[in-house]
Amino acid sequence: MSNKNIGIKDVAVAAGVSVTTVSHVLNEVAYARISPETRGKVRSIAEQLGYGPNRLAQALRTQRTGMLGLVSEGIATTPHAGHIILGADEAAKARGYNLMIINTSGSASLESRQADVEALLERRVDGILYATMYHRNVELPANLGSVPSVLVDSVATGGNITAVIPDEEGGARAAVGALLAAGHTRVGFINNTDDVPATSQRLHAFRATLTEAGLDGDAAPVESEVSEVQGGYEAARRILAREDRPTGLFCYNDRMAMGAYRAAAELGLSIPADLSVVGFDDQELIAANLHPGLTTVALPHYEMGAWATEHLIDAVEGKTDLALMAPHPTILSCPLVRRDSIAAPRQ
Amino acid sequence: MSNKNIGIKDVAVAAGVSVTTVSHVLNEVAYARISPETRGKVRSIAEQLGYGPNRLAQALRTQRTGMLGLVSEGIATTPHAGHIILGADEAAKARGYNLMIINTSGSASLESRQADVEALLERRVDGILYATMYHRNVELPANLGSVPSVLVDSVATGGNITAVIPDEEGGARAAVGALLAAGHTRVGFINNTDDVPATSQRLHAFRATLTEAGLDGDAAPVESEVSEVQGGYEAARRILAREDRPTGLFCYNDRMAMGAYRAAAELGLSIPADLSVVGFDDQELIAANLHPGLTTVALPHYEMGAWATEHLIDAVEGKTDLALMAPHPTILSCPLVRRDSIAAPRQ
DNA sequence: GTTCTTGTTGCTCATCTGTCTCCCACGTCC
DNA sequence: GGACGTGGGAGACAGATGAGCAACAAGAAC
Repeated sequence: MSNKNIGIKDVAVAAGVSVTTVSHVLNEVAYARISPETRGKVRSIAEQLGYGPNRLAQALRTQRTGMLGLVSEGIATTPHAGHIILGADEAAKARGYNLMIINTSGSASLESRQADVEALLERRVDGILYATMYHRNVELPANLGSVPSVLVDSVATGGNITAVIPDEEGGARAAVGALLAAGHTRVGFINNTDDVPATSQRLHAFRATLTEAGLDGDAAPVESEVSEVQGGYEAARRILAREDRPTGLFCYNDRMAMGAYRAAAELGLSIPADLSVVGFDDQELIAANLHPGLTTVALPHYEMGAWATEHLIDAVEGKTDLALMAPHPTILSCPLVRRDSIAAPRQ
Repeated sequence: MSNKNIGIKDVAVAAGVSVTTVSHVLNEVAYARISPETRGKVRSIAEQLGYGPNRLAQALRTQRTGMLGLVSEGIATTPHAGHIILGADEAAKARGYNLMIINTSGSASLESRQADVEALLERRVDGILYATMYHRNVELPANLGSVPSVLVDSVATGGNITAVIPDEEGGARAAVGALLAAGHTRVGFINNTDDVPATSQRLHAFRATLTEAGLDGDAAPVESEVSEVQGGYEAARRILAREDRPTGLFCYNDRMAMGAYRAAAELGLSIPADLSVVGFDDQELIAANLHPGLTTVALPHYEMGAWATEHLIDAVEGKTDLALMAPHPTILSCPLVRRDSIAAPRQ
C-alpha cells in the first residue's frame, strides 16, 4: 500500500543519492549510467517507502498526462455506451492510459458539448474519444480539433475526423443471408422510420441480397415504423397480413423483433417453425431472453471503442497520423449471432 | 475556442501586469487588492486570448485535482452501472468535479482491484467511489482508505466505510402492497437462489407484508430459481400449477418476471386479467417493452450515484466527516413504477 | 508650513508543488 | 589528456500564495 506523501525526494534522501539519480533509475533513462548497486538500492528503498509517482507532476513536466477523454452520449440510456466504454477502458489500460469520462446528450446544445470538451482540454487529456449513442451524423464542437480525436459510431457532418462505424450493409447482408440459407424465399423487412444511415443502408442491403440470390428484391415487402417494440408489432401485423405472407422477417433492431414476436404469437404463428426472425443490435437483455432466443446481428460497440482507443493512442504517441485516416471512416463488421429464431420454412 | 498554449504568463504580459496579479484576479483571491480597472483589463485580455487554466499545474500546487475516481464493476454487463455513472457524473459536474472511471470485475483478484485504485491514487483523485454491480458484501482493496471513499450499492465486509444501498425491504413491501391493494389475496413470490441481501430481505418483506395485511404470510407460496428468464419461467410454472393458484406474483427481478410472462402465456393465463405480476429492477429494456408493460420496483442507481458523489465531495471539501456515516449504510428508497401488469383479480 | 507618522491602496517578488532532462563535474585508468 | 564510469545541479513545467514594497493621503507634531 503506497503512501502518497512520499516523493522522489524522500527516496533520494533515504538512499543517499540525488533526486536526479532516483529519477534516472526509476524511469530507466537510456543514457543514464548508474551502477547496478545504486540502482538496486534506489529501487528497494522506493518500494520500502511505498513510493508512487505523482502523475500530475510528471504530466506537467512531460506534457503527457496518459489520460484520454471520452465524451459519451446517453451513458444510461442504452447498453451500447457501456460496451464502448468497456472497449475503450480495456484498450487504454493495456497501454497504460486511463479514461476521463463525461456524459453528454446528443440533443445538448453545441455550446454545452463544447464546454464538455473544454473541461477535458483543461485537464490536458492526450486525446479525445467522442462517442455517440447510435450511428449518425453529428456536428462536433470545434475545440475537439485541438488534440487528437476519434469519433466512435458516427461520422462528422462535413467533418474531416477519423471515425469508426459499424458495417451496416454487411450486417444486413449476413442477416438476410441467414434467412436465405435456411431456405426462405419470401422474406420481409421491418424497417425504422428515422433518417439515419442504418435505415437506408440496411434497406439497400436487404434488397440487394435478395436480388443477388435470384429473388425479386425490389418487390420484397418492407414496412416501416418507429423503431420500438410497438412499432415492430404494428409493422409485423401489417406484413404478416399479406397474402404472400413472408416466412422470414428481418427486423431493424431487436426491439422491433420483440414486437414481431408478439404479432406472431397473436396470429398463432410459431417461431421459428412458422416464421423465422432476425434482429439487429444484439441487445442481450432482449435477444437472449426472448423465447426462442433471437438470432441477430451484433453491433461492434466494444470493438469500435477498442479500435478508436488503439488508434488514438497511436496518434498521441506519434505512431500514426490520424489525418491519413480521416477522409474515410473505418468500418467494423457486424457479426451474426445465431440463436434459435431461424429454421427452414414449412413445405 | 481556447488555445491551450496560452498561459497565465501570456495574459500577464499582454495586460502589462505581473503573473501574480493575473492569478489573483482570475481566482478572485479574497485578500488581493486590485483596482477594478486592472481586474477588468486582465479579465478581458484573458478572454481575448482564450486563456484556460492548466488544471494540472493548479492541482500540483493546491493539492486538489477536482477529480473523483469511480471504479465500477461490470460497466457493460448491466445497465445499472450506467445509471450510477450518470448520477455520479451529473452530481460531480454540478460541483465542478470530473470523473475518472475504471472498469473492474467483481471476480477480479484483490490485487488487481487494488491496482485499479492505485492508478487513481497516482493521479491524485480527491476521492473515490467504489460501485458494485449488485447489492452485496464486498472485500475492498486496502488502499481505498487513503482518500475519502464511498461505496455504492454494497456494504464492505467488516468494513467501516460510508456506503449507500437500496431499500430492499421497502421496495418489496411496495410491490406486494400494490398487489394487495388491487385486491389479491393469493400472492406468490418467485425468488432468487443467490445468497445476497436482496434474496432474504425481499423474502422477509414479502411474508411480513402479507401477514400485516391479515393473510398467512408464512404459508404463502415461494419458489426459488436462478434469477434469469429461464429460472423465472420454471418457478412460475411450478407456482402456477398449485391448486390454490396465486392470482398475484411478485418476482425477484424483471428477468424472472419475463419468464413468468411466458409461463402464463403457455397456461392460457392473460396478464393482468388472470394474473397480476410485479417485478423488481425496472430494467427499461424489459419492463417497458413487455406486453403488457411490467409494473416493477426501481432500484435507485442514479440516486445512489448522485448521493455518494455529493457526500464524497462534501467530505473532500471538509463539510462532512464520512467517518460519522460509516457505521451504518445509508438506505435509499426503491419506488414502485406502475405500468399495466396489475389488475384486480377475477371474481 | 514643513516634516514625520500611520494607514491604505495597488501590485510584485520569491518560493513552493513533484518530476524530468540537459549539461556538467568529478575521479580513474590507459 | 582523452575516454570512461558515476553521479549531481539547475532550470522548467504552469500556476498559487503570502509577505513585502512603493506611492500617496491624511493627520499630527513642531
